[in-house]
Amino acid sequence: MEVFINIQRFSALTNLSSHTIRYYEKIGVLKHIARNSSGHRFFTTKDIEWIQFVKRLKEMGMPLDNIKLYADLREQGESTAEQRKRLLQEHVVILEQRIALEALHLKKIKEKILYYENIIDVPKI
Amino acid sequence: MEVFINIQRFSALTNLSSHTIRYYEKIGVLKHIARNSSGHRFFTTKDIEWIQFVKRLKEMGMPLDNIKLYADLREQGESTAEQRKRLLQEHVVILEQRIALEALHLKKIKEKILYYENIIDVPKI
DNA sequence: GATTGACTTAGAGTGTACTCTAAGGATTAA
DNA sequence: TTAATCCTTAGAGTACACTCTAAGTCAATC
Repeated sequence: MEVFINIQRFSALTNLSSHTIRYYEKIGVLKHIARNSSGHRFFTTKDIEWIQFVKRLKEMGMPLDNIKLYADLREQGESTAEQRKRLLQEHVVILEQRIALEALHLKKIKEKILYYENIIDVPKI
Repeated sequence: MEVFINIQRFSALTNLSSHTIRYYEKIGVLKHIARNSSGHRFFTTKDIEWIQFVKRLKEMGMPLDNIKLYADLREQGESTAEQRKRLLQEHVVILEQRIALEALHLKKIKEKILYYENIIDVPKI
């Protein structure tokens, strides 16, 4: 007995609204989604794996344009592996810089909170 | 001799466009900006300190609505210090969670890059 | 005194990423 | 079998944070 993943179940499994799922297909982030005889989408475990990866890229702050580019490359097969790797490497650098900046901001804002607790003198910014 | 900071200089000093500066004043993130006799804005070092702090909050991912709320509280004086402190504390929690999530994503994506380098087996997501 | 250029305002337009609506067809429960 | 609830599409609307435009004022230079 085959497990049939319709858009509703896919939505529940991925925590994305069905609107968003259709939108991702429209812009090419989701590709080759199968349809049943009445034109309804059905999803596979491959689709779930892919969308989990898409969500990771999104949460890393990668814009949908770049995710779409990655999806396009993936569609073209093994020959684009090097390009995809480079896309990821570029984003790793961006994310490492962002984390470093956020850590600095965190430190400064914690100092400001100490000021509010009258423990240290007023920091300007 | 007084140093006169017009919108142009303020823009250069803060790395914000003059459009953005006017916008921040319009929505209440910048308050009580002084004007000269012909109605042109002039800024003080206090304004620079404040906008640097605003930029920090923004880079921490705080939405302008919240920054505006902080600005409103600040305008009301010392009695709101506790509330402002709480706003910052809440955002510290959010940022700590984000940094933790980003660190996890970074780890996973680096594993994926190792896969592209044929060093480890294929990770799904 | 004319031109250049920086300033003012209100308000329109843009990009990103959804989010929702309308109109209609298919499936399921009462 | 009829009503409710799914699904489909194209396309409109929303939220956020700018970003730009138009029309006009004002000061400084040629």
